[in-house]
Amino acid sequence: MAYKTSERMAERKRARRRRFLDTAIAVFGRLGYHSATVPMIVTEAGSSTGAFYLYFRNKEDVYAEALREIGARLAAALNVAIARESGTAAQMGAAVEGFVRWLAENPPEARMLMEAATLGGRPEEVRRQVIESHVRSVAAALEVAAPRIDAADRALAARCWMGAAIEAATAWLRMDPTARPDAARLAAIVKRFNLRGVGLA
Amino acid sequence: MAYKTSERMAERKRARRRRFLDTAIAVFGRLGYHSATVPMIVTEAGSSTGAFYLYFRNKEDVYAEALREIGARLAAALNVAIARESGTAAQMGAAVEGFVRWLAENPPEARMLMEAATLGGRPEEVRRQVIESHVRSVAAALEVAAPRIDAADRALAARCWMGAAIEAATAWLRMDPTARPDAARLAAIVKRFNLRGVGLA
Amino acid sequence: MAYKTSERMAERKRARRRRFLDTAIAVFGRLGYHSATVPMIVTEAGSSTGAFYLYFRNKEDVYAEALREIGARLAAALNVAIARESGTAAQMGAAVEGFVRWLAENPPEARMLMEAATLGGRPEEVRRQVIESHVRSVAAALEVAAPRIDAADRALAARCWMGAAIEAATAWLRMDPTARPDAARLAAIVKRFNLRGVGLA
Amino acid sequence: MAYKTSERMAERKRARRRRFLDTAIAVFGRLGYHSATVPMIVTEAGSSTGAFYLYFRNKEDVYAEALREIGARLAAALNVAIARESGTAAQMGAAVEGFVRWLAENPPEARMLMEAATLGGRPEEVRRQVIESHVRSVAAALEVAAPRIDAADRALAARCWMGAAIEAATAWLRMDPTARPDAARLAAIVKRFNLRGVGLA
DNA sequence: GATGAATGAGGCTTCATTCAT
DNA sequence: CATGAATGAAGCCTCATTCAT
Repeated sequence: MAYKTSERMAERKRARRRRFLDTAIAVFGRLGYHSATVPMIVTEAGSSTGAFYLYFRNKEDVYAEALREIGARLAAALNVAIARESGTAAQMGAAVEGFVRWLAENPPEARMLMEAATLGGRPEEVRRQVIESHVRSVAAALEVAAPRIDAADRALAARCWMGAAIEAATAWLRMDPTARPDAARLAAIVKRFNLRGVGLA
Repeated sequence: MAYKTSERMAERKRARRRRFLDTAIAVFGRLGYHSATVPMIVTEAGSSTGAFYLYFRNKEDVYAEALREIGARLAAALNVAIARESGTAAQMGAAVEGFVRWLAENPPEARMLMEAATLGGRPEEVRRQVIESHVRSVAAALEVAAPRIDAADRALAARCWMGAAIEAATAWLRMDPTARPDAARLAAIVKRFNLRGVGLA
Repeated sequence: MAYKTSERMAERKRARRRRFLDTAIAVFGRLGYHSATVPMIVTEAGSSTGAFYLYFRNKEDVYAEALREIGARLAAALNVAIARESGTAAQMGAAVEGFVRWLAENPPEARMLMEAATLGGRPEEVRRQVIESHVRSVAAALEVAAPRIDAADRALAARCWMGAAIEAATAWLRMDPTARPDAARLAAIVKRFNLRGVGLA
Repeated sequence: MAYKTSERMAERKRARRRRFLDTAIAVFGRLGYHSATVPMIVTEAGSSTGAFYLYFRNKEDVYAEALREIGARLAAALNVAIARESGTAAQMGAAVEGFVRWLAENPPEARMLMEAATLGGRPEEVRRQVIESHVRSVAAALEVAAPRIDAADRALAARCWMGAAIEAATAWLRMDPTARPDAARLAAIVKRFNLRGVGLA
């Protein structure tokens, strides 16, 4: 019985934490790190300040955790997209497209990914990890596709790849929804730019 | 005599304002918009709170004005770089290189250019103007180099171009200065990526 | 148990708010709206800045709320005084006397009632409501006592009635306490002036 | 020549001072003491901060001087009105009417007269003087009209008289201009109230 | 005499975090 | 475990007044 009880409690804890994280993404993604307040997240999550500090050390901490969660979701989405293709070039293409489409469909997440670049502290740290994990994928793929390039150069080329995708997606999100190209077109443009950029198209 | 006096005063006012702007770039570029405080800028500029508000409406306003100044300096630097070359492709190459080197040599400016993307209000507005002015140059060049591409597509491709440069430069600035490639190498990598990206190399 | 707890809390909140209001009346009544500061009220109430803004939107808001409280206390005092008499004229007399004595015995309240007339915003609005509620009582009584007078005229006559009382009480409060007539005498003078003013004595 | 020059200068000084005073009445009367700023008055007067402090010790000082000026203008207006009548009662009636009409026609002045009651310092002092000078006229008239009343009582009755007029006029000024009685009616109501109040009608 | 740029003290307000209930 | 009232440090900004030109 005690076992079942604590199992249920653990379950609840996870659910509650996840609820906080979802709300945090929504609020931070809507207002940005500094304009968002802990009370806002707490209220929108239907919980209490006390409970919040039971799950997170502080505001910076939720932000970082939310970012980590974003990284996980993004990775999952990309893995699905990549798995559908075979061959390095095709997979790289699927990766860009998947990345851009995911950003286009998840504006709050996209905003946090952009904002965290200059937030300092753990958020910036986590952003670097998330970005770098993708940069590594790209760099690894580049190693196969263009083995002559120096490793350091590959890392920077991979950065270009990420930067192109994030900036284009962000700009697209800021455009008038009735007047912009659709998400598929956006993805196609970025895909071509990036594949050509690394010499694959 | 009154003429000379007011001429001198106008001169001083311009100098003072410029001093505020320089200091603001340094402080915002070092600490970011939110961690930087007006008193910090005032002290570092060797002036007073009152004087500050004589030249700027508020904190957001200096940030926006500093950003505009950054845009002007960047444009000046790029014009010089471009003027040395002839032919669209060569000029576009010079533009990327110039852009990246300028960012690499001006870390505070680079940081502000990145940060302002998610600041909202006038800062974000000014950033958009600055970026878009360069986007337009690139898009215009693309019109010559690759006339078949659709105008809307060109604008997004130009965004990729900017994003690649800013993200790569930012990442490079965060790297250990003793272990990273030099600025020239960085510029070369981004140049190749971008020119290839638009089908020019 | 949860019931008892929240009941106690609600009780405390009410007490705390009331404490702020009492202190605010004391401080505003002593120094006036502009010289009084929020820290002063907070300190004198034995609380903290944060708590203050938990109960009131801002400085103007406490002032307005304090004024509303004053209106309620004044109304209560007058109702008691009026209830002791019967007949319109006797009740009107009791109302003036009660009003003037209450002002004489509550200098901070009297000052706020005078000051709020030119404060603008919500304070002025609340003052108008408070004054007008008494003006209405007087006007209603006048309707019985002097039915021939036009309604609009009655409202202005009631204003004269209030103005006479407030100015006389304020002037009396400013006089040297050892050399002025006592409060009862003051009340009698104003009572005679006002009753005669409306043709009842 | 020197004589003429300094005479002209003295003339100019007087004109300039008067201009400051007029503007001060306009600005203070529109915004109130605390919302009005010295720069506002200076700008609206078409002069400079430095000049301002050449004519007045500080902000409080202009306010007090402006109030003194208001007192003088009011006295002049009342003297004209009174001089047209003969007999104590008729003159007292003319005085109330003249007072109320003057307030109705000079809203900024009316507001300052009300506001200064709780401003403290020299402004409050000057207001007392202005009011008391009229109170004395009324009290003196009362001495003739109702000699049995005690002097102290007369002073307070005179205060009622002033208070009734100021509050009624202020309330009238706050009313919707298209829906309120005209100024003559207002004056008639207050006149009757006050004359009856002191037993003269 | 006149100008207006410069000063800086001090007020209001927000919000991350703690802790008694 | 959960709650949410309370804390108080710290930042932005205004404006009366001075003084170099």
